[in-house]
Amino acid sequence: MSAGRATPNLSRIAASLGVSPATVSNALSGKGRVSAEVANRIRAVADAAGYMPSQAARALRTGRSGVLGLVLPDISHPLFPQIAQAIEHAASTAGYGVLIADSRGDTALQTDAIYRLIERGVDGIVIIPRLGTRIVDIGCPMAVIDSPSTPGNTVSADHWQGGQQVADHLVSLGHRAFLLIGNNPLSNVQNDRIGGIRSRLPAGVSAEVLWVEKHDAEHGAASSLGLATRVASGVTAFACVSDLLALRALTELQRAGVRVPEEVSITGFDDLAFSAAVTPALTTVRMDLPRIARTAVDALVQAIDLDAVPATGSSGVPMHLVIRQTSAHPPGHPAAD
Amino acid sequence: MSAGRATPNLSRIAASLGVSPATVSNALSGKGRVSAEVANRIRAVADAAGYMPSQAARALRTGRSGVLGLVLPDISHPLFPQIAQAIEHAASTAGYGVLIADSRGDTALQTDAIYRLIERGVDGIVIIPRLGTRIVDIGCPMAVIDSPSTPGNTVSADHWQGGQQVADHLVSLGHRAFLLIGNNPLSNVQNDRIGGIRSRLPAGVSAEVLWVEKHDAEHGAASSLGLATRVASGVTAFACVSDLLALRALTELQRAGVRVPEEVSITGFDDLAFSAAVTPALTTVRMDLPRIARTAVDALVQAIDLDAVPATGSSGVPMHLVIRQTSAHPPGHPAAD
DNA sequence: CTGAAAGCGCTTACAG
DNA sequence: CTGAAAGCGCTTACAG
Repeated sequence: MSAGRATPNLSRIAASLGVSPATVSNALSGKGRVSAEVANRIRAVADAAGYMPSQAARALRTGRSGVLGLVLPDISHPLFPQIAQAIEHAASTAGYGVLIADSRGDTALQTDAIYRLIERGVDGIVIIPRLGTRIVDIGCPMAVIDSPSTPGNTVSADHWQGGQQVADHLVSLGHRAFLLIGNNPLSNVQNDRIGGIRSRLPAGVSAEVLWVEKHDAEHGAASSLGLATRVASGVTAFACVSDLLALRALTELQRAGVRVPEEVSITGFDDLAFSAAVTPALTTVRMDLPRIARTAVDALVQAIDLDAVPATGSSGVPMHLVIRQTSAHPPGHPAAD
Repeated sequence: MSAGRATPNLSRIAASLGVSPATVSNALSGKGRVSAEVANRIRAVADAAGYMPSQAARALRTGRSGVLGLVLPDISHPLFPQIAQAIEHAASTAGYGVLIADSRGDTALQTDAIYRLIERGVDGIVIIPRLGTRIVDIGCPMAVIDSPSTPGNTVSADHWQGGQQVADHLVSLGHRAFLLIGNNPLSNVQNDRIGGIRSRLPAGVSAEVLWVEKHDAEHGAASSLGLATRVASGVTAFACVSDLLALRALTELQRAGVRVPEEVSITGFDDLAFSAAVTPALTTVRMDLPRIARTAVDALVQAIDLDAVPATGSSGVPMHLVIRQTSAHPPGHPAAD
């Protein structure tokens, strides 16, 4: 590099204008201690010179880095893109950058990740714990996004209400025999979703919960969930706690010759990238991630400004049902329209 | 917060030991200008005191932030988790943090994202352009990950060779009628993959390319690719340039009553999260992302240390075929085992 | 409304 | 091997 004319600094542009660095600083930060005309002249020159304030100097002086950390137990989770995008957008709107830290799926490394972030000087951390991991309170503002059932939660989707929407939808379609599929009985999120579903099932409707093993991905294929048997014994609605599970159900059922949605309905959660692309397209429930991210970031920013701990509000952000083609009236049920 | 006993700084621990800040700095940075015993004592005290060097001060002094930026045209791409994880790991191994920037799928915002990163003082940027976007040369080291066919490329997977593996596999299985499916005729990556496949198709094998529209996701379902018709006209191998497309093909075909892999084979690329979970599990080709990330980050770090522009090597990192259950011998072909 | 001064916490030549 | 000094580029009381 070593280009001719490096980026100028505050003093340089102050000198070129014959004013003090303090005045330039004030003019540029718009704190209004400078006359309008001088401020304008300063801004013009700064722009023309391509002035970029040094974040390092500012951080050193103010004690604030302007950077937020984002920690997830597993960056490779398929929901990560949506989350990262929402957080990044909310953060950059609030004037913050986002530093990522991965704990590679290992909960033990979560604490390491948090420490690395703190060492880098982040002003606050958005954390999405996979399980009900106890978040150790480092002396750093944190906003945790999980389920309202998780203590210390700052904001979350209302998974319970999301579950209710699934149930209402499926019940109104005429389904009377449900299989609820999850893969982690310890997850508050999954339990909320399942609890929400059950809470809206009228008397006379059967619903069993199937907790499936997490297949270890890598090269091996996932094992069969034995769903065809369930169909044989009368289940017509498969409500899964995630789209990944729903996709697994869909393909397994299709492979077994069961027709979806003519014979059974399938629903998921999260509206992952593939959900609209499969045939039939997956009926699912999506979180309002932009709003959740905004809430989390706002809480964090406020805590940073006040130098306090973020409020622990269990506000549940409503979820939205996305009705697509995997859910329809069960066989023998008169179409409603 | 305002906890009692804030984190100590260099001077404080120097004072507590009766040595100079310079000595503490030297001892801690291990540059060896300090006697072993003094160095040990200093390290012990620093550890005990929980000393954390101020990144801001260090950055201001050295002119290096120790942070790398990661730019993708669309953070919500399903491959993002794998990429982010690989980059984050490579970067943190090299002692760098990773700041993300999203251009929300809009190529025009890519430049904005890069600028935001530079304003934040990143030392270098890893960029993955979606199309053959011309990357403007900011005065900042950049490593671009794309296809070897892209000018300015620093490192990439050998998509062509990946395509060849797909072709070899499918041909050895006995397939003679291919449909190659892509969704972006302008993408170097897709063209390389398809080119690689074609390059290994023996005479007498038919292969047509189908460029499908990118369905706009959101709520609408993807439209039919009309794949059943292709089966009727004799196609037995569907080679897709991505797993998303392969999944679309798989479900569409299953839905149409075509049996996979008994009647047709399907292959994808990238080994996305769902690929091992579907039934039958998807045969796919995966990139060696850890290695690609390491190469990109190393090139960047070297460029940063030398204050130079990263080498433009078009090294293609080999891809790996992951054979799963969507590919098998076509009907009428004798099983090889 | 504007300026002079101090200082955030490091690191790096430069002396000794 | 160790220390004194300067300085990275800002911002923020404090004077004027």
